[in-house]
Amino acid sequence: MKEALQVFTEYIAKNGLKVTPQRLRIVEVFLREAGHLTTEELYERVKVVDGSVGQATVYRTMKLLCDSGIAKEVHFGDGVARYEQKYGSEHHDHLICEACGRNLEVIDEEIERLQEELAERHGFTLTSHRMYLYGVCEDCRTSKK
Amino acid sequence: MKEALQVFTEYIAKNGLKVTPQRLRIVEVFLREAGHLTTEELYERVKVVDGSVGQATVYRTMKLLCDSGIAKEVHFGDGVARYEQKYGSEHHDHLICEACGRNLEVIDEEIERLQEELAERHGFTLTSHRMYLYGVCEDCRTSKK
DNA sequence: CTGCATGCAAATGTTTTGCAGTAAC
DNA sequence: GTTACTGCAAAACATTTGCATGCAG
Repeated sequence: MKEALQVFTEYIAKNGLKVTPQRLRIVEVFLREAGHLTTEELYERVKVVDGSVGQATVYRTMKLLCDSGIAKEVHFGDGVARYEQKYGSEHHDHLICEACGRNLEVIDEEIERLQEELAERHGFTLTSHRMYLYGVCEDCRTSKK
Repeated sequence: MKEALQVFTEYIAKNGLKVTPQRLRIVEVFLREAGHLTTEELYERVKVVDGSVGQATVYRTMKLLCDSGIAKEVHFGDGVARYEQKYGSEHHDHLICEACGRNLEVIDEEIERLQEELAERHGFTLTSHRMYLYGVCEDCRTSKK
């Protein structure tokens, strides 16, 4: 399988953009870290490696990563954008615990299929979707008792 | 069925809060207008009725409406909060056209059921969920050809 | 060399908050 | 009379942008 980094550099080349050390550092950090990082969190981690990188570049680069198809912007509802890896990791939805903030990536093929059908019934061609399930996880439920 | 306005005033009373003319005007506008209004749009419409109402009050009141259970905050991904009526209108998901911005409220009982199951499989008790389906509607698809 | 990319700071846009005055209960 | 509520302006955020400089191609 093609590597995410390669997808990114090819996208750069194809669009007459440039591969810079800043961009490489940001992509590296992004690909290394699992989960759903905010721009702020990415910025903090990149600064450890290279303190000279600016916030604006992180913002600009994350947009670029989304355009290139290796990142995806997600919103959990707290007003901050988060990014997750898209390339090489199959699509998934989110199951979020409202008590501890824990976030599970879940997938249900049956639901996926029904979403397509539902859209089709309304004359839509689906391009993507986001599904967030909010609830309370087992641990929080038992410890609250 | 109990009216949404009544649900709101009861919530106010139960929590030692106060019914003010500003709040009443904002609730009235919110309940009258269908769709998914931003705070800014609500503010504009309220100002027509009473120019003295401030933006901050609209923000504060919308939070209150959510707490009381008659409003729900939704995010379509453009960084602005929108509010839709919750009380008296059954739950629904969103089917959004990426070309014209049109927004259909949709519901599929089978998906709802599977979401519960999915959450349960992971030990979660579901409290709510948000599902956004993005695609292109029939009109946009044909006019683009 | 050319033009895209960078860091900085200023600007933007949305939402929140402090405060002194006002009004509901 | 309390206590919560209001409008205003300032503040707090996250994010974007203008600009002079730097550097990849």
